[in-house]
Parts: sequence; C-alpha cells; structure tokens
Amino acid sequence: MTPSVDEQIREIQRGTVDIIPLEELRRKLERGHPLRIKLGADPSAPDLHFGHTVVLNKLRQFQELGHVVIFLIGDFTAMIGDPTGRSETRKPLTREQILQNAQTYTHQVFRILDPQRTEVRFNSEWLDALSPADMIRLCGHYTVARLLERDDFAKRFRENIPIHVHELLYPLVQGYDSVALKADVEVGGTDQRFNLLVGRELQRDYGQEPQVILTMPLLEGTDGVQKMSKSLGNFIAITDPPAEMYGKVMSISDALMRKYYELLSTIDLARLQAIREERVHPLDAKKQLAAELVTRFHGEPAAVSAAEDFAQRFQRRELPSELETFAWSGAEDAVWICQIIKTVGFAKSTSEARRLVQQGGVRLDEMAVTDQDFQVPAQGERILQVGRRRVMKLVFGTPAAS
RNA sequence: GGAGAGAUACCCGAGUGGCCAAAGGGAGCAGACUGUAAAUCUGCCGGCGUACGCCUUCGGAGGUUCGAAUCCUCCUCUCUCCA
Repeated sequence: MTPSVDEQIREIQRGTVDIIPLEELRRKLERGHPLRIKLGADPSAPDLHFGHTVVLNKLRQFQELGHVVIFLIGDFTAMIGDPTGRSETRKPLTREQILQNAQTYTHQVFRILDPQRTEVRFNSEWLDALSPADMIRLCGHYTVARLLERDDFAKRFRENIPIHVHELLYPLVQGYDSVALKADVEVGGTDQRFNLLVGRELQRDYGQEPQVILTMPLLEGTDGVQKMSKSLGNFIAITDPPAEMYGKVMSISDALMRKYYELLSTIDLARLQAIREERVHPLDAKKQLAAELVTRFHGEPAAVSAAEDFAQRFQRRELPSELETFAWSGAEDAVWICQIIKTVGFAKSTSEARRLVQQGGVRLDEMAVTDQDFQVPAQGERILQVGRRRVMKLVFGTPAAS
C-alpha cells in the first residue's frame, strides 16, 4: 500500500538541501496521483560518477513511492554549451555523439533507476520545433533583471566579465523544458537552484501549476575540496572496476568519508548516527562504506574480493594475487631498468624512470633497486613494482625472438 | 571606428636583454609517517644512457644583437574602455 503523505515527505526530505516550497509538495502528494519528477541531464560527459548518484538515489526513492521519473537528456542544450562554468568554449558535439553519449548515459542510469517508472525524453523534441518567433516570445516571459539575480551572472556583471547572450538564454530554455513536460517536481544539485526556479516561474507564466524544486548537496570529489567532476579528475565512476572503486573510497579523508556516508550510503539511521558521533573506528567505517558502494554497482562477491585484495596489497603490503603480465620480446641478454620502466608504461620518459629509481620507488622481485644503471638479466620472470600501486610481471625470452 | 591591456611549462602566475629550462603556488609523482587515511615533512616535477653537456620550449612568423621570454615589425587570438 501507498505510504501516507507524512511518511513520503519524511523520506523525500532525507538528505535534501531545499524543497521549495514544501507545502506545495504536500498538496501535490495529497492528490494521490503519481507525480512527474524531472531531472535534466547533460549528455556531454556520458560516464556517471558518485556525484550524479546523489540525485539519482533521490529519484529512485520517488519511484519507490510510486512516482514517475522523467529523465530528460539535454541534447539541444548540449549543442549550445554550458552556461555555468567559465569554460566558454565547449566543443560542439555532433548529433551522433550526443545520441551515443545519451545511450551510454541511460544505460548507466538504469543501474539506479527503475526503467519501468522512468520516461526518457530529449529536449530537442520540442526545442527544435521552436521558431525564432517562438523563441522571442519565450524571452518575453522573463526579464534580464531576474536573470541577473543568478549569482554567477551577478558576479560577472559586477566585475565586467563578459556574459554571452546565449548564456542568459540557457536558464530560460531549461525552464521551458519544465513547461513542455508539465513537471510536478524538478530535482537537481544545489548549483541548479536558480535554473530550477526559472522553470517554476515560467510554468506559472504559461498558466501551469508551478513545479516544486528539490535540491541535493553537491558531493565533493576525492580531493575533498572541489565538487566531484570528471574534468577535475577527482571522481569515482560507477563503472570503475571493483578494486579501483574500493581503493578510491579507502583513500579519502575521514572527514570526507562522513560526508559520503550522508550522501551515498543507504544504511539505517541508527548506524549513520553512530558514524556521525565517531563511535565507529574510522577505518572500519570506511571499509564498510567501500564495501557497500562496490556491492551496489558490482555485487557482493566483487566487494568481498576487492576488500581482500586491498588488505593483501596495501595493509599487508603483499603482492596482489592476480598480476598483469608483460611479455618482453627482445634478444638482449640484459635490459636497462629505466628502459623497462618506460617501455612498460610506468614512466613517460627514461628521465622520469631514472628519477623514480633515484627516489627509491622501484622494486624488482620485491627488492629495492637503487642503482639507476642497473641491468636486468633478460631471463625468466620478474616482478616489477613502481611506487605503491603499479605492479607488473615481466616475462622474458618470448619465443618469438628466439 | 578609436584608445589601451594581455597571450609564459598540466593549471594559476612572476620574469621586461645575459646569472632563465624560466620565481612562487596548485595539481601530479616518489620517499618518510600512517589506517594505501587525511594532515605534515623531504625530494622530484621539458627531453636526451647516465652529462658544471646537448636539444626543444615562453601565442605565430620574421628582424635587431656576440646573446631575446624580455627590444623592433607584421600576423592570430583574448579582454577592457570610449564611440
């Protein structure tokens, strides 16, 4: 049976920053019809990371409460470019690329969302159909003054940093999507609050019941400072292999771990409270978080072996049980260590390889190599380690050469 | 249309004739410490077979000079102000 409105509200509120306005959400829920929950997605970077999952988890929750998610792919808006960043020049994607990305995207999204309760739409559907005259009419529904209220626009305007006209248009176009979709609720990160509000006001101006907006906190990346993003390289992708995902989670700071618990974990509130109050040893807490997340995307067996692998490699400093091998083809009797490091791809240049040796970062068969001139006898198998994470098994004397 | 500012290594940014492969910060890598924590500390951080050596680099192309990231000319791009 359907949970009561109060129960739904309590569930929905967990983890949110804003629900504007909460009372309207209640009224919408009280009608007892499934609500249309909109999420806009930018298909220019198709790989989902944990940052995206914060919002997706919230949508999933709506679905479990019986509502319908409209996953909107901004294929039209992606061709205009991104207004939020300083990255003015974004290479325009072709239609094929966008469709390709969109496919990858939706495929990944359904690891969290329920396909039965998700409608996938593209905004080119209605935006392509707008004539220039329609566009101008749309502009008539909003004012420059209102647009300049947006923080980054206001700041740039004040500081004489250029604002391109199309950037001003972006919130309008995004807002128009809500009109076209007749969205009841739109969900987004806190950075989207302004855009979501524009959608709300446009709907009202078009004579529709305005959408309620719901914002979720932005998740910091693994550096713990900036928001998780692909371009900053501080992300954990949901497609990361189990061992890597586990390792990335284990390497975050304790403070960041607690935030990840708040935003990514689905453990019960009592347990969460224990972690908040630091009643759980941080190492144990972090291992559980890593295991929970790896389980979610790769299943429990993968999580168990990732944990075991981690303990073996990094806690006990032993070699991993599965080693990548590199078949060394060549007729030499001996090979310069730096040459090997470079060839295998552990260093970009022999200079870099030499530095690694000098700094004591290179081990051969678990013995440190300190002589940068060291010649490796080219027979049998050797285990090469560079730093703490790069390991490779070298196999010499490949038959092809002899 | 006019006036001015600028383009420096992955990013930010100093340098305005030799002491500059180019300050400083960030990122990154390695080491110490650890829980692969984080923070901190140390070292490295254009390339070259091992070098007070050579090669390539300071938006692009020429030029001046014994010598240029630095001066001159032209070009490309960015930004600001005035109209």
